[in-house]
Amino acid sequence: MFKNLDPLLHSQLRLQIMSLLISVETAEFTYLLEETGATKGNISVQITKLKDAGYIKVKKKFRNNYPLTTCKITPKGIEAFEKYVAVISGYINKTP
Amino acid sequence: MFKNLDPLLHSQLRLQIMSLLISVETAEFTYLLEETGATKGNISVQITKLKDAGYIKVKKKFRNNYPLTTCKITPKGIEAFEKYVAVISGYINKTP
DNA sequence: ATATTAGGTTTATATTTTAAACCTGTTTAT
DNA sequence: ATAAACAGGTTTAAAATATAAACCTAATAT
Repeated sequence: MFKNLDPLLHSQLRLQIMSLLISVETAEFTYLLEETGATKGNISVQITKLKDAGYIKVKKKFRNNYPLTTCKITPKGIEAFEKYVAVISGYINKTP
Repeated sequence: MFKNLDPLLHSQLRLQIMSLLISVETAEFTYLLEETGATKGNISVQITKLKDAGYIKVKKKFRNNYPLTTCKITPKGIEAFEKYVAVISGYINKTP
């Protein structure tokens, strides 16, 4: 029987964001924008969801007078991501 | 930049079904029911979608007076599944 | 002064997922 | 022989998601 895929991570854009954050450790909004190619609105929504889940920490400040949002994955987020990887591996490595 | 995940396969239940079909080669409706733990309605809908996409072939006959639906993955389905695996690997193997 | 750009957020729409209700026929119990 | 329960599904309707369009605030450029 298959284990459930964390619905928060089983989303193309949120998975992309988490994938970026897990290797980069801290990323600005515009970096996520460039790397994912998604729209600002979409990214904004997904960041909020990941933050609400405690998977990432979001910091808002100003740089050169402009707003600046930076994201950092949390231990909980790392754990969730690793678990997701383990679970989905059970779906896609069925040809041993 | 991330490649897009085939939306037809980026669905927990459809991915489960395809994962089963790729190793089993032919499966009955009730087998999918047991292995996935999903409801009949949900499975019925997803089978139809996979069939409409040409990812699986569906055969309906009778066995012991009862209707019997069997599914078989197509070459196109195998290709799509393998591509999905390759693409999502780019999401989850970012720690090389 | 006005237009454009930076950096986002909110709102609305479109799509999906999911399960409840339903359907057709069969077997079992009464 | 009739009713109740079961096999094997399909249709539907509600709920949840994803996505982009529109919007906002303030800063810079013309």
